[in-house]
Amino acid sequence: MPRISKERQQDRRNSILAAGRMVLSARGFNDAAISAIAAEAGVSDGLVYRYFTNKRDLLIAVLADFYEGIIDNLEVILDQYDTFEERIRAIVYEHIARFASDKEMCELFLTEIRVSNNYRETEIFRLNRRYTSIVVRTAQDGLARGEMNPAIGPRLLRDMLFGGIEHFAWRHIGRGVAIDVDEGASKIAEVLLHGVCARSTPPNPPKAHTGK
Amino acid sequence: MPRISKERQQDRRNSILAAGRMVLSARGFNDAAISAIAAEAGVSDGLVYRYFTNKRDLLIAVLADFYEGIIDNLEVILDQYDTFEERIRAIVYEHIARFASDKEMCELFLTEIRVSNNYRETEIFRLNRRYTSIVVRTAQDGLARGEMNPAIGPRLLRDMLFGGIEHFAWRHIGRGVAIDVDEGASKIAEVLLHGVCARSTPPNPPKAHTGK
Amino acid sequence: MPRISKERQQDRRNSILAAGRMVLSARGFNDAAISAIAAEAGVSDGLVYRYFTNKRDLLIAVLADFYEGIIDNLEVILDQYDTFEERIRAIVYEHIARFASDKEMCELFLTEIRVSNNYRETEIFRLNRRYTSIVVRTAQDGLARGEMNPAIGPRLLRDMLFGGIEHFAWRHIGRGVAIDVDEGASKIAEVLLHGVCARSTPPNPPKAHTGK
Amino acid sequence: MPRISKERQQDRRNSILAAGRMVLSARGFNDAAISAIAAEAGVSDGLVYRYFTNKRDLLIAVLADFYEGIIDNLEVILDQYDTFEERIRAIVYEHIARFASDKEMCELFLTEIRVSNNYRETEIFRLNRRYTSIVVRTAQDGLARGEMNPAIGPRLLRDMLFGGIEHFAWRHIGRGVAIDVDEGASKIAEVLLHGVCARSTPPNPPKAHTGK
DNA sequence: TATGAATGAGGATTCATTCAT
DNA sequence: CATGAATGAATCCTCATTCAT
Repeated sequence: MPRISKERQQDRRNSILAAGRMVLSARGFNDAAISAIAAEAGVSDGLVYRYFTNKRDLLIAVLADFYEGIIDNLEVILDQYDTFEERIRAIVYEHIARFASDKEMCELFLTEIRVSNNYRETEIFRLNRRYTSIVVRTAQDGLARGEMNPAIGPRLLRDMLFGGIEHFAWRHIGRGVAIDVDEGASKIAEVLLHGVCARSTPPNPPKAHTGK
Repeated sequence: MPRISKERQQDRRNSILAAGRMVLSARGFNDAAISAIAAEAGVSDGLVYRYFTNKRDLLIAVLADFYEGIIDNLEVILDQYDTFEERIRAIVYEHIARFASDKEMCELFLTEIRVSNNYRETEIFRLNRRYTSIVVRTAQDGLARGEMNPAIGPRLLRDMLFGGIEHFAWRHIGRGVAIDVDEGASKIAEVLLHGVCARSTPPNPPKAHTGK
Repeated sequence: MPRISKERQQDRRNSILAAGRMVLSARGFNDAAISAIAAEAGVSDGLVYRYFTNKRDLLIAVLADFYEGIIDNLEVILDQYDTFEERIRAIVYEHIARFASDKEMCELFLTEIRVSNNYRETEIFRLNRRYTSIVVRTAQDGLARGEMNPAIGPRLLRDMLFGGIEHFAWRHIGRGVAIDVDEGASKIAEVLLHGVCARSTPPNPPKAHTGK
Repeated sequence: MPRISKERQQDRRNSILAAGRMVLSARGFNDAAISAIAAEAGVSDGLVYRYFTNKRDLLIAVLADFYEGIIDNLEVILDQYDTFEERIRAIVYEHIARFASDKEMCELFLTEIRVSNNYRETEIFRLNRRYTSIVVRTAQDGLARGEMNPAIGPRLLRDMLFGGIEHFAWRHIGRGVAIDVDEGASKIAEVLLHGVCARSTPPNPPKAHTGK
């Protein structure tokens, strides 16, 4: 029979998680000291190790927490759209917005996790799969509806979408320039959907997806 | 009056550079010890610091060396093509091939340099600009020739091209799966040029760019 | 008024003691975690501290428990013999057998307790005295009966007996080689009783003491 | 071409070795901090690791240094004696003297090295073999000369000699009582050579070996 | 010029022990 | 009585960089 309630334990864990997110974001994995995280959370160094196996495990928990939030968010949003094009526009918009709002989490993922040797055995890998598979499913749906070119596989669309946004966003982030999410999303979606070549007859005026 | 000739100095520098590339590629920045690089080059630890300010400076020099090679190469190749589409196909092909052949250099750039705070003050930043500006110029040329959609800026094409390839290539690299450069390049170029939407009239059979 | 009966308390204490013996034997003092002992005993960490002052106190209790058993055993056995020589042979036999059967307890005593600064203030010191004093009394008896050389004090016999056996046994233990208790005891007793010099007239055929 | 002479390097190594011996003696292996040893030697922490692989390697070097000294010493002394009995007396005397003069080194060996799992792969194991093999050779010589009882193997003599002395000496050391080396050696040798049984005809008055 | 010996900062992790509940 | 969450001290080792020679 535990001396402290489950709620209290969750509080502790959440404190450490929040402190971890803050310090890891600010300093990066190597320069974030456990003692700094513990101090930020208002607990002892040792307690961090009651809730997390080691420093890397804490990093993974921090990112997993982040990922779970954005996956749920994206799924809810996608439910509001039907056509392939609308959905792609929505995903692009949301993903850029994510980079804009959570630069450091994205950076942590790109520089610490995705590079690591055992990334593919990681919970983050599975969460990333869930996240990116939203695009894959959207693509499969688009293929079924005849709205997507069957010569392009769903996975290539996924790579182009996430890779393109990553590059686009990184450039702004690196310069400390705010991203114009609306415009960026609109143009990137345009490229993904119709390419960069000049088009004789622009079919419809591109309907921008806006965040609300 | 220098005790050793300029040529000898260049030799020394090149030895260290080559050793640095080898060890940094194999071990990554953090795990590559200066002493290991010096040993590989057959010089003392101290001498490394006569030719390079510090470890990071050496990393930058190694990557600069790499970049210079691939920029020249890409420029030579591009001269062989005239149309916007052909050029884009060629760039995509070459860039994927680069990932396939120099995985570690790409990784070093992505994980160590591009992320760093002072990346934009770096020689690598300038070289990366030169490299990616090839795409920008190609795009500008395409616009002038009316072959590219003016609604898409050259820089967005650049981001989509490099970001998409990076994601595509990383996936293969991470899994240790060899990249099918021909097929990957063909499809990625297709997305960039014409998008993923179903097309009523496939304009021309896509002419694959092959490496030779 | 205690909430749990004396019997229950004894049970608890004995559980912890048994778990302590098991874990300390298997891991050694430093590598035996209190939490592991508590888990093995099926109690909480904190409860260990209700029955024992600290980890070292538990170690001492475990060894005391062990010592009490072997002292009783040795005294019972000695009662079956009358002559000095027979008794020495019996003690040697039993002590070697003890090393063979309880290697880890012996090791714990030799490496953790006997070395410690406050060994002589320890209960183990008193128990060890009781155990080794069996030899001293046997020697005094032998002197009284004229069967032992008066130039050799009882305590020196004690040192030679226990020290010699310890070295002999350790060698086997360290190599993981089973001890031939019968042969070892016979020879060690022979050296103690008659020395290693060549003897002109072997007095009697040495009567080996065997375990039953 | 080294910047500092071999002699200087030896000095450094010897400083660290001496400091290691001092601190390890005083504190024991676990409580001796590398930083304390480095400070005692007047060098930086890091330099310790240029001369010794790790803390345990330093411990082993300290003990090896000690062992080499006493082996040479014992061999020189033994050359002065011819008969089996004289030699055994000399070895006993010297070994007790060693315990008396270098209690901590003996303790370090007994409590840190001999107990360790990989003792038998250690340089100390080989040195200990060399040291104790002096007794074995002396015994073999005694057997050849007909001065030792062939029923007692050389190795048993060795165990009884070193084990008996260890116990005898430890008792005095533990109590902080100075050992009477002359008397202890004389009596221990007597037991080893002729046993503890009453002898009808003491052959010769035992000639005590005295230290000079 | 070249050497390589010397420096020294920096941090994750364990676990005996306590004490609020 | 019993729990088990919380504490926090304590340390080995690496390696980029310097500088006396």
